[in-house]
Amino acid sequence: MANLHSAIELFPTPDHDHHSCAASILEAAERICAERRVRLTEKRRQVLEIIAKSHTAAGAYEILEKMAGPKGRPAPVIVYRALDFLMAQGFVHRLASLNAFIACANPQSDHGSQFLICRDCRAVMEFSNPTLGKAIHEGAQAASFSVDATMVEVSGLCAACARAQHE
Amino acid sequence: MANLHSAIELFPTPDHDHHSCAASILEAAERICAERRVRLTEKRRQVLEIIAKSHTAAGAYEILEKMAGPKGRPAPVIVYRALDFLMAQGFVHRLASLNAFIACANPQSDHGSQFLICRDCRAVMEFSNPTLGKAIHEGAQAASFSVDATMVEVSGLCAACARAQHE
DNA sequence: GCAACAATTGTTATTGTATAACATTTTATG
DNA sequence: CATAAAATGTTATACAATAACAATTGTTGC
Repeated sequence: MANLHSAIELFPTPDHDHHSCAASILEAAERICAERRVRLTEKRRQVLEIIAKSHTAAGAYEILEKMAGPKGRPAPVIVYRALDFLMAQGFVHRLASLNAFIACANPQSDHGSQFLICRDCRAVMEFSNPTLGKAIHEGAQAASFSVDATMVEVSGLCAACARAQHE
Repeated sequence: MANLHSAIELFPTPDHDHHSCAASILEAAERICAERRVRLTEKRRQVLEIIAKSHTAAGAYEILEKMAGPKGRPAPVIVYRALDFLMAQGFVHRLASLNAFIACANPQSDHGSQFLICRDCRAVMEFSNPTLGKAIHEGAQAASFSVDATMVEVSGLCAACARAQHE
């Protein structure tokens, strides 16, 4: 998760080392699950790994395809149950505007979900702007509305794709 | 659309006169369509009316049910095409987190979509907080991200439902 | 009016997203 | 090791959205 000032450096570029971030995500998940005494079972681990390794948001059926073994792919409910667990633990976020899922870059801290989503390359940057969070909570409070969850999804063009379009 | 300071008054209460807001929404839509020289055809009008009369966000198939005549309900594509038109004209917003649709309270002004959604009664309040919009744009700019559309959907409990739960 | 074209609607089929209900297996606990 | 809880397997279905093409309706210029 990036704060806004370093955002420009942190938007995932096509060539960054995604394998190592996937590894650290899995490691962190294992540690946190041990702490919380919940089980990161094989299926759950498998789903998290697929999502973490993906450069872009992954749809549930895309994940299913990648889970396919010699006997074909598992039933959809398998992946949805794993996703439910992973989301409950904060390891994965759901992007409502894409019906897709991405690994959380910072699963420790409980935070609102705020995303920049490139419509071209589908890269996703999670960010956390305190001003934004505060504005939402103030707005809710003014309406006597008690907030459970906030969804902020901004779609547009990432810098790399914008450059590519101008060529 | 409410600004934040008057939000508390404007969150739709269970007993407000929704019929009259539906009427004024339809009237406005007719006027705007005439101005723009686009056609508010029977199907489109019908879909808008159903959405406008609904106290809560309406799913596409819920709308279909309400469109059903003696010959059964129309094909899904009918309602989706009407929704495409109504969204293009700014009369209806889509709530990504619910896969549902609500009438826009202020179709004139072009604005980002910001919603408070009660998880209990499914009432929806559209609001517009300039601070929030600004924070999003600043964040995007810091990431050299050019924004097409922003979605802010806050789910929680509205004041009425919160009161009801404490009883 | 009417030919030509554009916009809208109708029809059928299909793809994608997600959950329900219930059976079976695996894991934790006394 | 018996039992309960958690997780997975299986089958079926509901809900969401679009594709492809045909038929109809509306608009425009002649």
